[in-house]
Amino acid sequence: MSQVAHTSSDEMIAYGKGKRMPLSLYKLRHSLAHVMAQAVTELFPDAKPTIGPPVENGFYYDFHVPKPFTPEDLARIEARMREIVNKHVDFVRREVSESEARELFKANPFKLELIDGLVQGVADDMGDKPTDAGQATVGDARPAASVISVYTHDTFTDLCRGPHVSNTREINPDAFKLAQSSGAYWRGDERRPMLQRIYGLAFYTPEELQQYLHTQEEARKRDHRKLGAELEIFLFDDEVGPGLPLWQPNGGILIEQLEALAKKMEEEAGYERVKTPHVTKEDLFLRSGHLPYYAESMYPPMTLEDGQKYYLKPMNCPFHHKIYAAKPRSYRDLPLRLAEYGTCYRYEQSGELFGLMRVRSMQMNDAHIYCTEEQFESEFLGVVNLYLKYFRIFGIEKYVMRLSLHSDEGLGKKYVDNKPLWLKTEDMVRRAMRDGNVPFYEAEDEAAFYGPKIDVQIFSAIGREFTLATNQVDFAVPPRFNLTYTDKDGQEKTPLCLHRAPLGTHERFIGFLIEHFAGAFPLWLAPIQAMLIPIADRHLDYCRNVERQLRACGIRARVDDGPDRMQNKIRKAQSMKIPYMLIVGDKEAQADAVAVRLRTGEDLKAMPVGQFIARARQLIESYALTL
RNA sequence: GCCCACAUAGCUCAGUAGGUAGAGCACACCCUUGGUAAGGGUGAGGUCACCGGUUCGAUCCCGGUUGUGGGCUCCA
Repeated sequence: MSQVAHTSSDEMIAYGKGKRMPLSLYKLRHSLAHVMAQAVTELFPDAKPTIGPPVENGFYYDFHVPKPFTPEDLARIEARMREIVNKHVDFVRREVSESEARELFKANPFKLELIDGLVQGVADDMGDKPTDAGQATVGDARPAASVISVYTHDTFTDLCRGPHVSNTREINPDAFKLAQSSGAYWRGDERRPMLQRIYGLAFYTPEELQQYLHTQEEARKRDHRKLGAELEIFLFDDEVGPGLPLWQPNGGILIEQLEALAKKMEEEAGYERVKTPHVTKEDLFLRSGHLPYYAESMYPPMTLEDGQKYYLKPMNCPFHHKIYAAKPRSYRDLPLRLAEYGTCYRYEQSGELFGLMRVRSMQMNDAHIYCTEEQFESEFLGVVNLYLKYFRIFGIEKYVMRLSLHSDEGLGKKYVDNKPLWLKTEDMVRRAMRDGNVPFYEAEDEAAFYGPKIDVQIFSAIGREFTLATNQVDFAVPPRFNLTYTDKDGQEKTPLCLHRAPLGTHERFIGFLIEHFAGAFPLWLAPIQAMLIPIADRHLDYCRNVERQLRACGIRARVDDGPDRMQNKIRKAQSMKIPYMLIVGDKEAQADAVAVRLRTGEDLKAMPVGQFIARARQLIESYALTL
């Protein structure tokens, strides 16, 4: 079949979960995956290819091999791939019968399983390939009588839906690179065999590849794990345990500032603050339903002498429900909004821990709103608007709101088994978001066990996706706690509950903020806001005097009284990303002034101390992003 | 939890065909008192992650443990 080169009229093709890339790039990457499979099977005759789709920035292929690949193996494979590409071989598509396909791949049980899938008309799951018609596969259910096709290039034939480049001359041999190998479960199922996945990077041109590598390097510089250590914000200690961060004084300031902000915003929005314990009896989580649905994410229980089991809390909701239930509630009490920066513990799998972004102890910007069904929409939108207010303060522009829905397969397993209520509440959320004109997309099988939610998705510096904040509907748990209110008509009714955490957890939110600001926090958040730098030691007393004045006005100031020269003190303050460096010499000391240097390098020259204080306070109080 | 890699001074990293280690920065002290991103000198600091094994001898080779990183699975 004659094929297209990289045309400008490139259509976009879907891959992965709702992602898209140009068709020509897709073909390029997909073809490289086949070339890699050829190279691997030549060099490692025992290797059985399984699936190998294009992905963001490149491609991968999973192999069943007796021994994992070493970095040296990757180098050999990459070299062999380059030879194959340079042979300028054609990619040829052929349709085959089921029996011929089975004969071709009889030595490869993985391919045979894929053929089974094709024959049964189940999604073949070869990794998000286009259908024969060339459109995107979004989900499941392909027609039963699927065509089975194979692609051959050079000496290698693979079961594949295509499409591919027509000839490897369309691939620039210097625009790809094997990145890493790792383990991956067959079909993503941890009960099935572990395969070895090789990731490759692939672009149209070597320049794009270099650009990508350069961007990655830059991203690593703002990685919160690196900056968090350099800026002395948090640390992990082997004797404390994995996923249990220790906040240094600078981190403590960030936390206190965020809590102060939350408190202010929540007071304005009609929340009341509560406090609840970190441990609780098993009974509470049995009632809430966490134990069946959530047990594997909880730390194992502590058993007391009387046999009573206590758990560390993974969530705050059941405690808040108890506070709701403490007395009879009237419709006049609703909506009732209970807020708490609660500390929760989740036993995340060890391999999942990731700096501050995924930890085992976390402080959550939690609140539960109990309301009637009529109040639901305005309460839900109120929360969404609170998010947006926060995001404006932080200058967060790159985020996506995701409506996370249940999946039918998960009902009774991951999700409370009540489909009509799922559909109803999902629709309530959808309507609220549309009425509020808030853009969002929908994702199946991402809900909480008790209801649908709106998640705010962000990306870490190195590109990993996380839920930063969440706003969840809970239709399942209030009845379990027998939560009720007396309505106007005197009837007892069950309230709806909204769980919300606009600032997520301190851990993830601060991890995100570190990367978002590359460590250069806005003034109101900066752990040290102003560093006083004397030009000579004789200015130290004056510095200390100014420091006292600034602190008295609520400005976090310090004096650098170390042995360095002024230049080096500036350099150190700069590398700690301290917003203001206040340089003081004879002139300033005499004029009751400070010479203000910004961390941007801008020099504001000398100004009276009072003027500096006024400026800083105004910027702090307005949560300004400028200095 | 699974696969692989890595673990040397507070940090960034050298190093040894197996003979108990080194630099820069940071830190301490001395000289210098300097006007907007590194002044000079001296010094202290390491059970080479931990536990075993091989060896006359292990930081180095082997096994295990712990931790971290990249993925897989999973979530704020």
